[in-house]
Amino acid sequence: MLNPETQQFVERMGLAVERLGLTRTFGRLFGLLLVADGPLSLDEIAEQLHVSKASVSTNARSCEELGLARRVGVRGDRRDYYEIAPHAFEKMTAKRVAVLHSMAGIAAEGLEAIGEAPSAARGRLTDMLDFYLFMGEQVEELLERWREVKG
Amino acid sequence: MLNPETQQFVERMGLAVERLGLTRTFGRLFGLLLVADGPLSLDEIAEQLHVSKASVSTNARSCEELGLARRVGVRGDRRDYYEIAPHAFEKMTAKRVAVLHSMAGIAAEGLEAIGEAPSAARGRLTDMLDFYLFMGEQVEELLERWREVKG
DNA sequence: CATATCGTTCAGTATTGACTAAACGTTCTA
DNA sequence: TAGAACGTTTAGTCAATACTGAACGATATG
Repeated sequence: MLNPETQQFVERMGLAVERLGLTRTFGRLFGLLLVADGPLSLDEIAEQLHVSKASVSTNARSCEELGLARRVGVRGDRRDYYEIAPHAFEKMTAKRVAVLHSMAGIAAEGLEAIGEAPSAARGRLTDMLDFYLFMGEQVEELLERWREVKG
Repeated sequence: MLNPETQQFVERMGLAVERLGLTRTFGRLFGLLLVADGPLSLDEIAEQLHVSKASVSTNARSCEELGLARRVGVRGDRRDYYEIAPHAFEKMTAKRVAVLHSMAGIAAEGLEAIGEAPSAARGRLTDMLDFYLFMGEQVEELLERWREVKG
């Protein structure tokens, strides 16, 4: 059983992750794993979050696929346990970097679409391309710097 | 009338922006303004996107409130015209930086919630705090560097 | 003053998508 | 071998919400 403050933390994670485009339950699950004493089974998670085991199963697996959590085994227990994966936060923001790259790609396609004649639209799209190329590169460098310090 | 490639660009923007948590129509509107020859009226936008003027009105205004577009006047015309605002992309990513800061705040609250005793949870939350503090600061610096170069 | 034109608002609709409960296949166990 | 314990899958439900059409207020126009 979690204390009220910790439950509030889980809830805040739910809202924050929801704002990133994922679901609230997904965020709560991630938050719960963050503050858990050890790996949690699906049933334990379902009980803590008051959601069905089916939902936990789905969310936990997609959490695993995103590299945010991982399945661990417990001796003499055939249940699945989940815990936060190493470098989970880096993985999380790596997904955002992918968005930056895709935006640059879209800008490039836009430039091809509008033709080569100088125009206001061309100016805006080149701005867009430059910006997202810059950001994509630089944020990746930030992640590398982080790994050097903490990895 | 837009050529098919440009329409596809608009559609891609719709999907990309949708993945950022906003709506597809919002993204299409933003994309349309990007490739437009000049400012567009609500009716022109509605016609191009095949959506109701009511929807355009709402989306255009929220686009304006986010600083991505702005209303402009045309002489001898009492309609509202919209165009991409200066530094729209920076504004767009500034919103994402705010998320980084809020994540750091949530981590800090989580650390208070779980108590001071050393634990795996404490280790994870301090990682989270450090990471998002680092990222928040650094990405803001990136934006400043961008402004210096391009602003 | 009557009419037309705009942008906005709001009730209603439709769609999307996450969650639930139940059934299922698989693997242990007594 | 029957039954229990798991995780997964799926049909169905439900809530959230973006969009539409119509009505409205405000402003211009003749």
